[in-house]
Amino acid sequence: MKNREIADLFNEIADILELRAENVFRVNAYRRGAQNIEGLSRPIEDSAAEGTLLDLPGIGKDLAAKIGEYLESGEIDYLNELRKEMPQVLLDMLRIPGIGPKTAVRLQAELGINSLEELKHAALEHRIRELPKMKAKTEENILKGLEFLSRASARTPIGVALPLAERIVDALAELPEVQKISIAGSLRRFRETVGDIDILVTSRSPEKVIAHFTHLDDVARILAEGSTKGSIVTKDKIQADLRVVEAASYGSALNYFTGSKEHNIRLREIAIQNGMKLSEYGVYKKELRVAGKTEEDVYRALGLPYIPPEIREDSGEIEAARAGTLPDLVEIEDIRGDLHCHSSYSDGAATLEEIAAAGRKKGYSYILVTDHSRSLHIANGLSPERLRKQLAEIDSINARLRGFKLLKGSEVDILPDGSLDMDEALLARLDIVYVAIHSKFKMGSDAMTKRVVRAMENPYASVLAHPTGRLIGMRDAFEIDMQEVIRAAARTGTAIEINAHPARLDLDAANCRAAAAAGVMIGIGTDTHVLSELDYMLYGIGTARRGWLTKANILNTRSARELLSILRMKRR
DNA sequence: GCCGTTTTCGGCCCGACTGTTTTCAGTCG
Repeated sequence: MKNREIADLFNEIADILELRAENVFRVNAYRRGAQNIEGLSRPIEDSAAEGTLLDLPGIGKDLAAKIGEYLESGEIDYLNELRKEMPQVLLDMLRIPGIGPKTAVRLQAELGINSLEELKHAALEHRIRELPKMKAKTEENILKGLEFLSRASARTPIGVALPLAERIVDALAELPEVQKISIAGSLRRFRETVGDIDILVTSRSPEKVIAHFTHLDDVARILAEGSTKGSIVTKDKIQADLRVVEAASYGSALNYFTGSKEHNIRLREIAIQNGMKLSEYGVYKKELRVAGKTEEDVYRALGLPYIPPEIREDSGEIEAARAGTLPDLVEIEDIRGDLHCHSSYSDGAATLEEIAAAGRKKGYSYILVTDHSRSLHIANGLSPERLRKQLAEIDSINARLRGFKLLKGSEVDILPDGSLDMDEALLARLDIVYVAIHSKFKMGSDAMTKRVVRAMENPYASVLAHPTGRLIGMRDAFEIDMQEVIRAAARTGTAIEINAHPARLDLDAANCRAAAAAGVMIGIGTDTHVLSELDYMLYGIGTARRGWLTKANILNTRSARELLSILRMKRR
């Protein structure tokens, strides 16, 4: 799938055009095209093959031709020409926060800067302040920006950002001046990684709230401190922005600061088409504010139903809202049990008794125990004897429980040839069989796809766990053709997991959408190894919602009885 | 470069903060 590559190239074209001070709308056309291609749930190659590139939003004749050219030859001539006359250092400088195209071009032209190293020296030697409209502060900011660039890990995983954001929200919520407070930005949309943390507050004393924010314990550096906005970098190098608005603007501000940018632009266009104006302060007819207090009011004023944050990506939600076909997204309250949990029999920390107690406490009616199979020695995988012992223990625990049960499962390794690491007689004794790749990640897409498809063809394989093996920010997905895997899942009646661990979120949202469209059932499991991780369900739900999934798409919104009857159909 | 509930041409989202300036350009989100 070449979506990402092509999006990167279009963004590079946009950068170069911007450095050349070309028409900003032309620049934005490339950026919008890039954004839309990156957000596609299927390979752009497929659209090209069908001849439907022009149906994609933001893709016209020119961009479609460039996509075709890249798929054909692996290059875009136009970009090659642009690169020839654009010094690399200009593109490098754009990555420095605070430096945009105008400043980059001036630094290069007027000081002859040819690398970021030279830029650093120019700032240290105070040569930048010699230029008109640049002073000591400019040099300081460039040095700080360079330092940030060298240390910042590009994006923060949601599993790190959300707890940090909640800590900041809790600290601010204690202030008497704070009325309403909410997380906004890509974090509220549950993106798997975020660039920064956005927090929105209503207050009559914005300065006090902002001053408190910029002096929290977590703050390493203050980037901005105005009368409505504050911006800081935390000690773990994550940027956090706070905005303070009045209560009458809370809904429109929350909507605006939640984004996505592309979704917001669409909303503003709709406002204009209806003779109104939308900003973070409200929906206006002439000077009169007609909506703004709640997000629901804002959408209503634009003639739209409420659109949940997780799908605000301009990937069809506006059209669905207009047509009245928005999905009724699954909610955490719909979840009746957890489908992926390790006990102390393999590499988990909790005993079966403790897992059952924790599941009851969460209000679940079941938890599927999925310890590793024998060949995964590193995780203390269960021998057939130990698994039989575990099944007996589950029976005895269940016999004592009312309204809750442990389901019998296993996370069975898919061996390199696609066979399962467990004998049929034992597989048959399990309620639900998870199958997963834990070895030989680098066999290449064709071999890996065949391996996984063969595993799914086993009548006992109920659910494919973490299908791409990725660890966000740590390990890339192994090469596998997910389109083919989804087709095979649909054909064989195998479900696919959303692994809710925030480092995995695998399936990702785009593949969730593709899987649901193919009629594949999805199971959400936390992959719990320590009982507190049962709370990761939240991240799985966020991912499911980003993937437009409803209660009906999800296995564990069902009772244990329904769940088993759905999955058992495959064994007949 | 894209696009059409006013449009196949003429538009294209909106505002805050910073730093350098005495009214604004650049950057960011």
